Amino acid sequence: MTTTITDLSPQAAPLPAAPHGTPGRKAVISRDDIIQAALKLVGPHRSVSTLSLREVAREAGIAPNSFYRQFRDMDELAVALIDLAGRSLRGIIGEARQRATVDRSVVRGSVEAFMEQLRADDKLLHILLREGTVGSPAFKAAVERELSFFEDELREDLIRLAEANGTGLIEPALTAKAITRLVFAMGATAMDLPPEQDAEFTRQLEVMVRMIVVGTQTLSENPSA
Amino acid sequence: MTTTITDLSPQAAPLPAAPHGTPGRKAVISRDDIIQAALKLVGPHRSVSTLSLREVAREAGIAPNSFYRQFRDMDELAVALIDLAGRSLRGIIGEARQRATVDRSVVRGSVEAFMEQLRADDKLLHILLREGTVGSPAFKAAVERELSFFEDELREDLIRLAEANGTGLIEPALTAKAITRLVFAMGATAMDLPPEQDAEFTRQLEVMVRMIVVGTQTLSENPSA
DNA sequence: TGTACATCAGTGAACGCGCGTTCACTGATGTAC
DNA sequence: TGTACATCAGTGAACGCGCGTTCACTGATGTAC
Repeated sequence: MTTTITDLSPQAAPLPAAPHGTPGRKAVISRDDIIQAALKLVGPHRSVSTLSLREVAREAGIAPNSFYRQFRDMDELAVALIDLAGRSLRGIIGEARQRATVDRSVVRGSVEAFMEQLRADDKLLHILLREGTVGSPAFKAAVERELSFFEDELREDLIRLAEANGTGLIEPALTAKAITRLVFAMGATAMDLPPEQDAEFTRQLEVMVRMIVVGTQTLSENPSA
Repeated sequence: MTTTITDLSPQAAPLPAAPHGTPGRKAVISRDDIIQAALKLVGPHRSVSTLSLREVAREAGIAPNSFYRQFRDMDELAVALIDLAGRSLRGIIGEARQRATVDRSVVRGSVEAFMEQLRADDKLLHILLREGTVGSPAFKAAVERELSFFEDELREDLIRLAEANGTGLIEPALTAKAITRLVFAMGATAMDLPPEQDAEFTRQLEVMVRMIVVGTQTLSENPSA
């Protein structure tokens, strides 16, 4: 029925599909049109919180006030972007995790998947990495929510891993949180890194995560300094 | 000679000290006047990168264009703020470290000093914690520079600690970096925390840091998974 | 100590700009007959 | 199938605002005599 392009901005209209070129009037505006326009503007050197409503509207090819038909304000758009980013990245890391279970190490697999995505210049990932500390309360809360999803999944993994290997594990939730926060903080700085340092950076990040994992194992056997 | 109030905004002028109240003209404007004004505006919910030149000038009680006599632009002011923040916090942590050497644990001492400062609502600390991921290149570079100072000092401490205790230590620089980044990332989220969760948060942060320290020790003895 | 004068720190007014938001509109979409 | 009509998604114009930056000024500071 509809021509089914659902993800990209120049969207086919339901029935008459921009009929005989009435200029100055967009046939149908979807939330996704606006989200895609915002994503085009965001990048390693441009954060969501600096986007203006008019700028996004311009990029989407719509009148500034048409924005209001889809979102209450820029804050609502920002939250939508963060939710989207979180869902996307969780999917990617989830796959990496499953690959890792049959393959080598969960740590290595996940860190590599994370870095691959970072290298791929994924706009959604950029958003999650950088926007956590600025912006409105709603904004920060949305990022916190996504991070805690990661932590939950990672915690389950750590528990499973510990049981499988017969190793100990103190405070799995805390361990998961430490790893998540460290990886995201490091990832944020990695965005500005020249590409030739990527390999070394990945190695460093892996060692860091391993320190935490090994630390929690050791502490579970011998809770001293 | 001069009346020596050097840190606060309503500054005594060198000789005639705002003579007979000429209104509308400030006797002398110093860089510090402007820095102090900016600090008044910054807080847990207001980041440096959202300050406007006119806003800072208003707070400092000067004409907007007088700003230019002291700073080229807001970017230069932001970098000055970050340098100041870094110097201040390093001083505080440095003291905590020395206390800790004679006292108990370096980890505990430093984490506690950090959290004390955070609780004290130190504007300078807020800046360092949150501004690292947004703002201009010069801005980010300034934060990176301050963080790397911390890492250097911490690395020296870790080496000294390992020698004193006879414990191992792989990649001290990496260990220091992991701790620094984790603590700062966690600290950024702690600013928005209700005060009654401070104690629990401090405990968690301490455990996290200890995981890393213990992890690097264990890995130095047995570099496996 | 007084006086004339150069310097330049601080100023008020004005500029053009992009912003968020509002308003009444218009014309395409879909429905009732 | 064709026509009349209600709905409402998208619009262009306009608003008032705060912004960064410029300009020519003025009057206090400090110096030379």
